[in-house]
Amino acid sequence: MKTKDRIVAAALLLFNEQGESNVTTNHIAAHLGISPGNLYYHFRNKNDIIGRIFLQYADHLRKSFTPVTGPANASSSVWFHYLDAVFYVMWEFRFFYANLNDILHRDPELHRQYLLVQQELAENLQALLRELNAQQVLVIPDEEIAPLSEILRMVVSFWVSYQSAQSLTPHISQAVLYQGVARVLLLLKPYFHPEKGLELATLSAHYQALAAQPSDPFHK
Amino acid sequence: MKTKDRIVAAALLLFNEQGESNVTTNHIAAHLGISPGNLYYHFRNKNDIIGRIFLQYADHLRKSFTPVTGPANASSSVWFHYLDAVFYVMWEFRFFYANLNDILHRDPELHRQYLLVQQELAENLQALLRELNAQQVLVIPDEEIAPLSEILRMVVSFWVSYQSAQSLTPHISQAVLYQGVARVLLLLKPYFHPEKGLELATLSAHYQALAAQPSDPFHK
DNA sequence: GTCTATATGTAGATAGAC
DNA sequence: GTCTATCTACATATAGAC
Repeated sequence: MKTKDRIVAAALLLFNEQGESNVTTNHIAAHLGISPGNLYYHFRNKNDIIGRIFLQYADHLRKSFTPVTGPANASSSVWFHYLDAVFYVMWEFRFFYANLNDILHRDPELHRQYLLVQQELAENLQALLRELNAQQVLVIPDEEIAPLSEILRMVVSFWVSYQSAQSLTPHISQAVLYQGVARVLLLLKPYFHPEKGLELATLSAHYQALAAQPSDPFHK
Repeated sequence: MKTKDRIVAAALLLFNEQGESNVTTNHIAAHLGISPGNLYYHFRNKNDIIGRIFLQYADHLRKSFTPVTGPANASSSVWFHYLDAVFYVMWEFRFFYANLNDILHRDPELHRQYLLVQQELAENLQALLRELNAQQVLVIPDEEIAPLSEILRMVVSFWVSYQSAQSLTPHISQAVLYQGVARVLLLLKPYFHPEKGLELATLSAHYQALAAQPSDPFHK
């Protein structure tokens, strides 16, 4: 593995474990057993490293939330796919969500990219909701699609921050993120087609069980 | 006005206008035309100043969200009271919401107070929802009262942050905060008693109009 | 109570040798 | 590519005079 990639991987690890603002470029270098000067040979600055991580983040969002049309969406497995992807992105990039505004406002170029990705995501999410409406899985009034999709994105984007504010220790467990996933389902609950109550119950039970579980220290 | 109070007032003003992290103790002193040393005569440190502002915040929350029982809640004016209070707290202390985790995690004592206030607020909000249930204004399943109240608090607490992330300029307008109030109503919409549709429509129209309005530069 | 001057601490970043 | 040494910049906080 190239030094450059090792730096990105170490940065992501340390940022997630200790919080982005508590991890300096010196810490990253020390963790890898290289010098600060070497780190600055590979990256212009700390934002440059974060920018690399952001590309992974954007990539994941694009791959996981590209909407698929057709009856596939009527199946329950599609829900697991999307909700697991929500969990994954919250977990894998929790440092980013925990510090979103700091990170964005100190780097206008990154902020621009973020807004583009969010715009795409908003469109994909609305398309998905419309598709689920068409499949009679959900029943959402047309004019509520946009604001509802915005609230869903908002809850996912700030669930990590919210949970961090709720606890004296900054540590974020997988369980509290699954709680966030369960809340997303709760937000959609009033809009589920009456005949899909059983499916919703199954989904809810699944994520609520994960939310109740003590955090797995051997997560990948 | 005592110097100590002038410092608190200036700090709140500058924090809200420029963001807490962009305003140093030196800036506050300069704004008042006093020396940094003088500021530190009145306050032990910056957190100490923020702690004073927090007392105003907590006071407002306690006064505005103490639940009233009885048929008063069936009236539509009670909605305006609570929703206006939501707007006021978001606006008046927007610097705090914009930087919540930074501020809390750098001052454990403040964080403890925050959690106490939030706990109270959560209880008051749940009592209020139960009361509105009893008055047949809302129809919320018992087991959803707690999670719904949590989502409402979460959306209010992070609406400022969310809006800040959505814009390249950190400036927060009154209109976007009224949008947040409108979203709170949207979250409650599925739970409104079918016969209260007209009342909901009136409320929504009111806050959506304020949300659409260009920001008033002469706000009090 | 208020001032001037200065100390402390630290993160981010660079220069130049190897 | 990597190292050591160092610099800059700045916010927080303090000392001691008035």
